[in-house]
Amino acid sequence: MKKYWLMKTEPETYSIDDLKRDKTEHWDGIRNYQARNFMMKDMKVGDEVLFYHSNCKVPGVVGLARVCKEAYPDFTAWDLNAHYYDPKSSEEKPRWFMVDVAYVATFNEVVSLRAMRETPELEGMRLLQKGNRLSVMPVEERDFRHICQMAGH
DNA sequence: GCCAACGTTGGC
DNA sequence: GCCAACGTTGGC
Repeated sequence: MKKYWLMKTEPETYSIDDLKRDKTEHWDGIRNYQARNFMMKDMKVGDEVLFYHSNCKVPGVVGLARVCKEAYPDFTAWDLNAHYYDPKSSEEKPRWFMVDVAYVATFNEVVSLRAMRETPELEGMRLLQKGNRLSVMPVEERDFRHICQMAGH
């Protein structure tokens, strides 16, 4: 069964416009076990993704993407010069994994974190829970649909 | 730029 | 295995 996710990115690093330009991209740099496990164990081709901009002026969901390749080793962990280099990961024993995502759509307007917090229907969403720092997390189908609706999609 | 909330590391 | 110290995330 199709599942729904939210993936965070800092737009200064990689934005929805970048994904639109690239069409597909590998989601490297996840260095958190919980987030990795979601990608490794649960993400399937065709799963839908809320594309979230964090650490920016108006944090929120800015568009949609789709999983187009299931988990495989994140080779940037082996690259000495990469920002997310991790000496504990190797080709023989990869520690980190990533999926590929494909661009689907850009919302006409950002569904801001603020707006989501003010929406009673979204209460209980993992994203909105206090202290949540996960950059890859599951989303309930009803919440996914509600957010699409807020965006006019 | 501040800082709260987490996650990770490493000494013991 | 505990836990203090440190690093990171990310909203504000």
